[in-house]
Amino acid sequence: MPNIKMIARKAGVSISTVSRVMNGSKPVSPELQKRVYDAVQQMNYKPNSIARSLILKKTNLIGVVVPDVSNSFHAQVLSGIEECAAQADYGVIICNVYRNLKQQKYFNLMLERHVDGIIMLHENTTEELAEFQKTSTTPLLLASVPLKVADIPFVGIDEVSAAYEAVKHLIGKGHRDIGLIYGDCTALGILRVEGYKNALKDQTIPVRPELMVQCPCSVAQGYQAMDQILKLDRRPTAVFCVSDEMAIGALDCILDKGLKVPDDISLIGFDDIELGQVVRPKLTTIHQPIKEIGKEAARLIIDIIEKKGKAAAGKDLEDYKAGLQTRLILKHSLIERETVKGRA
Amino acid sequence: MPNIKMIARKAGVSISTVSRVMNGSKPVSPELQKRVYDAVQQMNYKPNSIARSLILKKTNLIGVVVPDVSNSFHAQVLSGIEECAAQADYGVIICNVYRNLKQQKYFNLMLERHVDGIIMLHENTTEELAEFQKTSTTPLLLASVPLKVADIPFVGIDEVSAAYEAVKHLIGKGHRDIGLIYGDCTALGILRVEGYKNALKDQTIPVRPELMVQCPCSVAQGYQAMDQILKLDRRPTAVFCVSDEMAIGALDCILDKGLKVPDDISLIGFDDIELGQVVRPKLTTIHQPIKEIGKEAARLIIDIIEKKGKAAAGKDLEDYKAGLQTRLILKHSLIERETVKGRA
DNA sequence: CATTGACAGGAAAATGTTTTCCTATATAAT
DNA sequence: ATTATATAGGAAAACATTTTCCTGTCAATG
Repeated sequence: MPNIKMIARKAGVSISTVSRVMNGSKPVSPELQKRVYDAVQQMNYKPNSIARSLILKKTNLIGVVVPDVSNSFHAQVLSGIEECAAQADYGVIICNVYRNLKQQKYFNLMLERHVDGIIMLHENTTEELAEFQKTSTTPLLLASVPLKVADIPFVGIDEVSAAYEAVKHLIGKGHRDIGLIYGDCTALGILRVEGYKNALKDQTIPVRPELMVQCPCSVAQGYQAMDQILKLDRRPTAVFCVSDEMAIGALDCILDKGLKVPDDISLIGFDDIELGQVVRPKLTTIHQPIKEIGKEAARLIIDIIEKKGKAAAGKDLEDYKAGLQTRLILKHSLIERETVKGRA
Repeated sequence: MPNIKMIARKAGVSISTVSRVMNGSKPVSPELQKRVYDAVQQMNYKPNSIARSLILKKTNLIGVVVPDVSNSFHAQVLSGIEECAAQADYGVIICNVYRNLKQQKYFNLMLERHVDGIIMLHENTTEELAEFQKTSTTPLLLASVPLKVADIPFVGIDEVSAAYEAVKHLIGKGHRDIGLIYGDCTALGILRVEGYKNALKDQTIPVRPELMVQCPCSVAQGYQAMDQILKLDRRPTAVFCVSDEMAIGALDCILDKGLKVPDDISLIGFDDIELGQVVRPKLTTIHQPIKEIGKEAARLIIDIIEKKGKAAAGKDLEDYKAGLQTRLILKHSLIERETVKGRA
């Protein structure tokens, strides 16, 4: 591997000149430029990124903290992040969160690797996030983790409205007894539940707690939750599941009991993951632009990183701070497939 | 951020001593050790990994080149890699291959980031791989890409035998007219096809080319391929799809035509991705230990990296070279679910 | 008692860059 | 013609480490 010294010697110039030609950081005469370029070409020289990182204090790396890469949703966000990052010449380094991994741990892991920014796909407490934001200078962004923490930018959808829309769709189809299978994090346990309740209230339909079942977000748990709902005396005619995975489990359960979807029970999911199109009947759901969320998250954090880089001047600093307050809300949409049916 | 100099000053020792205490690279008196540890504790000092990388020529980073992170199979392998790597204090940096990305490109990308090793989940030509292996000193490993290239270690399953077993299962159930939907890479286009042919030949069943349809590996394309097969005059009673995704598409197609699985046509897939358990009827398939492949791949390449690190001595060099010839074949298994039925 | 060896610990080189600081030359202005 | 200024380009410092090389102390051995 050639280094800058060897190029300098070969081109008959100083190290500084080679650096200047490579970065265009100061004008160099055409004559010397050519000599440098030739040497670079001949020896196939690439500046050592580690040495650059050391002195520039910039790794061109963004860290992604994700609860589980093998989860379809997260994998898609990740793919969006990677695509956008790669275009901007940033690398993506991942950190899977395991249940046992202490909160502070992965932050440190990322910081020790000196990533230029962190994208969070994993839910933390607001205190912890605020604490991090205060003590660290590394930009942080929440993607599809709808926590409102001051000065932490966010990219995702309007969870409450989207859930509202899902339930409104069921109501519009004539359903009045609408069950809910919900989860335990902010989006799945609070916001989408809020949307559900709002929709019912707007139509003066009473909220019946026995129709609301909480469970962890997985196919298997969705099955269990639906099993519980089906044991009810006054069984709902439709169920809103706050994630497609839960919905697919619920669907499985209903079919196993010999009931029909949507004839006996209508079902609506949330997220629009691939599985939903494959399952029979095909799942009606709320579409989130999953990959897009990843792309926008990457775009935004890179923007923030680069603004921060030159944020000494007044104007730039303002730009930078504005970035921190960004809440990028992407559009969701209802996708009607085969699991919802009108009711007389 | 404190640096080693500040620790040295605070502890009243030299920089060298701090380094020695941190790394245990040379004995230091208990007295000084304590002073250093105290200073480290108080200032919460973490050695700068970039500076270490620069001098040690080791980044503790492994690069993963993957065709598509959002693909369930790859995401699962990745999760295995990450888990094992994290335990060994390695970071994982991903490089998604886009159709337009030239072959040499992502190798360079990884090399420029000075990863300590590369795990390939993406198929290359053997020439390109051999070329890379010759010119580069960075360890390379193929995970679930069953190419036999000299001195490039491999982790995966025995593709031919596994496919053989799938088809033998169909034959065992009485099927004689067995279709094949196959792909275009080595595993999906050559080895699993070989297994299919071998199984037929062993039972002296003629191989009928019109029953073999090639298509890219996706649900949608599997649908198309099956559509083609269903138009045949003498339609097969069973079809082997070399991937679950294709099988799920094929299943969709059959059901859309008003036919029943497995009553009219039996179906067997390959890989055992999550979708297969969710689809109805549930997919009979060949199980690959997907996450395990990732874990073992990471374990092996880290092993090779560390052996290479001290491969000056004779014994160690031999160990290192032995690592390069490793072919780790993990066990597959047949999973009987609901898409294969016996035939009188 | 003198010499050797072991050993703790410090100074400085080395890793490969970028950038500041300085010098010499050429151009413009007086 | 002389001074001021701009500018190209080189030397060296800086980034945060590890490690080599060296020094001084102490114990052991002849």
